[in-house]
Amino acid sequence: MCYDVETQLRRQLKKAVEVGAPSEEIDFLEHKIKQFVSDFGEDELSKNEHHWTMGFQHQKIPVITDEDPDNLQFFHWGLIPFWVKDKVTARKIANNCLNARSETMFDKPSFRAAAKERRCVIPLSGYYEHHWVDSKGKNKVPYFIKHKNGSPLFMAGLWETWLNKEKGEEVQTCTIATTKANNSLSRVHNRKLGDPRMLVILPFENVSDWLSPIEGNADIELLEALCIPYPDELLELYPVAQLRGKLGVGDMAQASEPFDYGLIGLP
DNA sequence: CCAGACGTTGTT
DNA sequence: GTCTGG
DNA sequence: CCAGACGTTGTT
DNA sequence: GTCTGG
Repeated sequence: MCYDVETQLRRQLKKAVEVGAPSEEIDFLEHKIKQFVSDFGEDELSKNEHHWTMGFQHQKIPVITDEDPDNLQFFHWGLIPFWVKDKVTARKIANNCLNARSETMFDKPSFRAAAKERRCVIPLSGYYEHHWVDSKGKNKVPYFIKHKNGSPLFMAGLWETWLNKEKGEEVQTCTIATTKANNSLSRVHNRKLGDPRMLVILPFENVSDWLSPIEGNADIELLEALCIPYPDELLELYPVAQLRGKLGVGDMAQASEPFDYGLIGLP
């Protein structure tokens, strides 16, 4: 259920500076944020900043595409393949394409064109996963997953442009790649046997590789080699207050602050 | 042929 | 009408 | 967000 | 757009 994210770019930039991230990493965000504000205004940036947004809302999240790697853009979360004909199908597919399995993204009709030609990175301050307190998942505790030192997380993503023919509008969408979960994320996902997943986090030094054009199968293998579980020791996970519903804190800074449920045995 | 799917996630 | 699962 | 469910029974 | 199941 990799369906909830924290996208605050200003916060990411602040943290990157605080922890003394490499200057290329700071510039990568700083320059793009500046450029975006200069092009579209501060209000447009704030409007797209989210402490919490859930995939099914299909709000816009920040992307840096292979096509325009110098600029920051905001695309709707939930990929709509170019061949979708109508709005109803688009919504249905977007709901199911919030994530793309990296192991199969070059084969699946919904993803293969984007995997080859339209990759992006999605900078996040962190994302959320729901831990099941009981065996039925009646009670869930959301966890926030962030870099241990607070640095931005660069997620591997794919993007598409879809033409809404009824409206005559182009809609730009994106999805976040997943891979096998590492140990700590498997523990947060405490369900029965199966195939626990996590989002693909790219070390900053691999971001440019992810955004580079590919020539053939050898290059596809290089991309696949980037889609591996992020090391446990570089991540920090902790429970946060309920995100959704009446009792949820929703799109507030509080969403990613630690919350004590007073429950023993939580991972 | 041709309608229907095309996907993910610990499948409540 | 209201809750829930995806 | 929004489509779909909304229930019971001694056992699908 | 392209593949698959009937």
